[in-house]
Amino acid sequence: MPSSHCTNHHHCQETALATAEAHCDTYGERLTPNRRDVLRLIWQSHRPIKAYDLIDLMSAQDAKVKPATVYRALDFLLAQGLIHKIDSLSAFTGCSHPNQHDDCYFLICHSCGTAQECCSPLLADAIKSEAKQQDFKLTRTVLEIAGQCAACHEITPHMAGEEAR
Amino acid sequence: MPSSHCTNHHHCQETALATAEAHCDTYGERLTPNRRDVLRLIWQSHRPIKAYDLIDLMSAQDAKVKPATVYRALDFLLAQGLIHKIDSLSAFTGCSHPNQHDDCYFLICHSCGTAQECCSPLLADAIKSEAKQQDFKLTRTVLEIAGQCAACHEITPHMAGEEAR
DNA sequence: ATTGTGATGTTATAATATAACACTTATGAA
DNA sequence: TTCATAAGTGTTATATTATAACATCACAAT
Repeated sequence: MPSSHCTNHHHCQETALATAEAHCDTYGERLTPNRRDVLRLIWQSHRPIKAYDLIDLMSAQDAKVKPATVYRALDFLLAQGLIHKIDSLSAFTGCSHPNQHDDCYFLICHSCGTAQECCSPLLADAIKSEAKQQDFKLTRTVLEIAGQCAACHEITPHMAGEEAR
Repeated sequence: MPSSHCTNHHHCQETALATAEAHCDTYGERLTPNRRDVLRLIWQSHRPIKAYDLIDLMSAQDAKVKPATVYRALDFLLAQGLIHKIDSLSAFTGCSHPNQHDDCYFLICHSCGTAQECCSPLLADAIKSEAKQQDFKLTRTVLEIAGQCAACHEITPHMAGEEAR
């Protein structure tokens, strides 16, 4: 696993939940049981997880959780900057640093399915500068880099085409 | 409209179709009537267009076009590098330079709905260099910058929050 | 206690995308 | 030319992702 600029997914689940609690306290938001459950499951997955996989995980044999329940929690967590949506995967992943939520990018490995959250002020500045040159007022940047992570190509250099799972 | 590094959507439809013909000839691919129709409609839209909007446009009152028909054409055009999919919009837009299809990014305006295709070797290099630092083997980069384009904020500087349409 | 807001439950449906299989057409080898 | 093959299309069905609408509930602030 490459060393990361940011804390990454191994950043333990409990820490993330504690951070989220603190964040919500600070901003007067409520981390309700539903929202907490969704956030915990997102952190329990070591790769981006899809909404309907969350629904399945939350559904016991008797009590089926409905899409709206999960999507509402996801909307809340996104609004609070506690998670990211990876558009190129239609999947969700925890945010390691809710207070500097922007300027992140993701390294998405086709082999192991992980999406490492990274920050680079240099890259963020380069992007802002490009936008400025075009006289474009930037409000959100999506940077998703797909390929193969260090761990995977070191282990299986000949299997560069392998897919996750 | 900001001046662009690349030819942009005003790059006329006929030119794009001619380029596509040439491209297919060169690579021994077939730009069938279906594929050509889809490509033409994509270029006729001056903003990224959704698959189901293409289906509607292609469906006369009698002959309804089915999703698979359009999605197959889209798959072909994507594979040939003749169009891009904008993941953050689930929409498709023409590619101005099929032979240097990668290293592009998009400036997506919330006000007018356009997505300007841009290239910046500098930015592309910065991204490659970031990936390299993490020992990540890059295969595809998605860079989608959302905000407000020059034309829109010059015309309606007070309406920065306005949505397209 | 009351009341208003935010959160949830529930049903339904919209929007996006693919699978599977039958049939047709183009192409190239015999 | 004809046949075999591969590529493309038509069609039906279904999977996947996401939202709308409305009723009810829970909480917190008066």
